[in-house]
Amino acid sequence: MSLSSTCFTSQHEEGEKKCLNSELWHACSGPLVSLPVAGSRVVYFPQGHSEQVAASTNKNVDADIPNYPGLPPQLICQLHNVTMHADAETDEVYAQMTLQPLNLQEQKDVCLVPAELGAPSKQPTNYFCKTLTASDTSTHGGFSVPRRAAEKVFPPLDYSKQPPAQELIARDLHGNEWKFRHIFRGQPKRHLLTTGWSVFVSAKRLVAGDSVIFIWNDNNQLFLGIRRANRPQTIMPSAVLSSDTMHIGLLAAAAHAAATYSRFTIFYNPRACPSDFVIPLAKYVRAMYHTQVSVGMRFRMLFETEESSVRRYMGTITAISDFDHVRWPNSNWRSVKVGWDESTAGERQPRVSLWEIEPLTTFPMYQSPYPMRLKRPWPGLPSFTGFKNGDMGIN
Amino acid sequence: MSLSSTCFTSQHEEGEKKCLNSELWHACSGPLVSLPVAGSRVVYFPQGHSEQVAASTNKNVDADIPNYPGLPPQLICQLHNVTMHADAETDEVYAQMTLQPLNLQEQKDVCLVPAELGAPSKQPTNYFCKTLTASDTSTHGGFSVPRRAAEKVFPPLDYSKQPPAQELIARDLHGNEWKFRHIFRGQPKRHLLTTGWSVFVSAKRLVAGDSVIFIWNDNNQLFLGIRRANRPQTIMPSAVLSSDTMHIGLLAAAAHAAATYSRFTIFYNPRACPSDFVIPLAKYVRAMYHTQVSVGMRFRMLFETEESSVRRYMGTITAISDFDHVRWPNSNWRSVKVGWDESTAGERQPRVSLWEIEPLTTFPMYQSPYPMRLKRPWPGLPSFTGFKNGDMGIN
DNA sequence: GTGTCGGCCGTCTGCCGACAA
DNA sequence: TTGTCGGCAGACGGCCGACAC
Repeated sequence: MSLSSTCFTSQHEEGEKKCLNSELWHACSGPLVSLPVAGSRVVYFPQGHSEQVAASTNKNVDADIPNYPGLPPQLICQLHNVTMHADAETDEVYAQMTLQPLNLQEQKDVCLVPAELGAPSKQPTNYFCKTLTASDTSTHGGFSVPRRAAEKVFPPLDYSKQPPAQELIARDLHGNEWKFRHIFRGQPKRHLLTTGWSVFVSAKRLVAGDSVIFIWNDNNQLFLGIRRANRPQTIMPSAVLSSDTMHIGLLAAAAHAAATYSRFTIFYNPRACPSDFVIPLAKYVRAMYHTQVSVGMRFRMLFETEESSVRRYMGTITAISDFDHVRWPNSNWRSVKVGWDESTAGERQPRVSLWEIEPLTTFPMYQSPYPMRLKRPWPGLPSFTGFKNGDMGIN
Repeated sequence: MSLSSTCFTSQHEEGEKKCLNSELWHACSGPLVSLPVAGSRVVYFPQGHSEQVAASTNKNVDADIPNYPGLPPQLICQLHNVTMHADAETDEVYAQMTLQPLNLQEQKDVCLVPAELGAPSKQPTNYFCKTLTASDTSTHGGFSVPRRAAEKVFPPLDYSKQPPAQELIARDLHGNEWKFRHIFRGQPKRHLLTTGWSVFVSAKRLVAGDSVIFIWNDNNQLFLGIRRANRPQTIMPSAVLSSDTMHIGLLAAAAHAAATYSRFTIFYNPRACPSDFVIPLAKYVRAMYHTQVSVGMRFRMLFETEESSVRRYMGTITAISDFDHVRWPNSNWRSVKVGWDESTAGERQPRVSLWEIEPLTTFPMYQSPYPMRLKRPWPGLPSFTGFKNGDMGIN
């Protein structure tokens, strides 16, 4: 089952029905985001969820937030439902997930479940992403389409006409139609979107630095998405709940669900979030129990570029320790302290989680008699003797 | 100490400093809203807070929300801090309050504390509120100022000039300046705001049906606020937390604060909120223990009119019972079921709280041997023998 | 190959009194 | 008294190629 080909029905909170294009959602989310598959088992990290709330409210976690001693740093959950959404006002993409913590018996049965690594995020093939210039967003003119992009994703123009032009119709995440006049003119010749463009810019409140994405899918449909630049303080604090109360809320909701093995609902905001906090169980198990890491080991990690593609950065593991040993002792969230080869002044986080990195096993490894943290039994799971290399079908 | 004359410093979440005009805040909040005074004692109703969250997220409380058995339906709190705020995007007014539940000893001492009824909301005297017409918001023209309003709140024009005109400078809730050309012209003559008006309309995204408020204060300063019409679904669900999680959050935050007698922070949104959920302790005590009500009794209650003034509606008490006897047994929140004389099809709520109404004691009362609910001791408070009519300085 | 500009035309903004509700 | 309209003048939107980086 692949999410990418599915058309989701979203009920969200008001009961409206919306058919959201999955390719477009993923294009807006970025190349590194992949959603776990509904029906699979995942690991949920309240600590990471807390980071998302902190990022969304521009507020660090205070010392006032109570601990939830009964709440483990990670919950193994059944993922019942995943739906993709986009904020009606801002087009911000997010996903809603319904999770249910496994009870003790189900946790024991985990070792019998076949691997569920989740389909990798299917990035669309025929698409382009352009960061808007001052001229693109000015009222004075239209949108200058990069030549290769226009030739790749737009329907071919009839070059026998002078000038060659056509009408493009593209749908956004909400299914709204946007019409543009696509023309090839000027000296030297270039592709431009003229009529209709400024309506789109003002409706979406785009400014120079934001990006637009055009997708030509396999059904010969044109889609259109936006990705706003990381403007500081774009998301203001809600006037509904204090950020402290929100933190308490997510912790209490998770603790309640964990205690009663009942369902709870979370929102995952890939653009606001520093790291995924709901990851496939198989990915977690592979990283934690089938990967040998130690201090001094070198690794690679994927990052998104400004042009919405990926590149790898190299680094070295400098320590393995709790990120927050007061609130979240023995948590595997961001337990790996790293140094980066290219020191672009703190641009990349100094702490990562084990499942985010690729250790370079081609290099001779340091002596490491034990797989990392095997001494620490998984909370709530009696043992992991059922796991051996290859048992989960992962290599 | 009156809030109305104080200039509050708001730290909110980002540490920005903002000086918010209290008169303007109250004018935007409406004539019925009065904030309790910082330093006084108040009663906080999680049930009412829950209603605000439900109204803000357009979602009713689900059956999934766990009960917090340790959380009483009302908390007597010390109010440490009250600050007025306005949403930077929408100008929506709200207040932030820091509450601290009283410990047992402090609750016993309550009867020794002098009355704190809170200064009544000081509505500005020199102000007007106009609901915008289609012409007012159209790009075709300016703003037509009602004659009496212009003569009352705007500085007088020099009628010797032809036409009489002046420049007005008004500040909004954020302290931003807006300049308008105020001119008296036309046949017949009328007051108009021309140049500058359309910039304001588009910046605030005003539409016909919204209202504007102009205030001329005692320091000869002009202020300007807006009150949006109650458009359905204006507030969309947040993409940060599910409404269930928010509900759990406010309950858990209150329960934690009540258990540890520690401070917690809430946001009060007077426009979103059906009823105040933080009320002065003295007002609560007077209503609960010094007012005799019974089924069949007639009462009056204040409501806001469309023109931002107040009027009284009359009604009859039809029952006294728990609003939600499963989740909030023995709660005084909306415990009075009423019928309204003017049946404008469910416009007014069928349930109110005792402190919201004025029983008509001038009418002969029904036989009622006991003050309402005196049989129910106040949770956490051993007795109320210290209270007698007049002891609190209330009449 | 593409970002920005000057030129130019057409539409819409926005100020006015007329008129009617 | 005030909401809406037609008339009109000027500002700005928006399409074009020139030009430079």
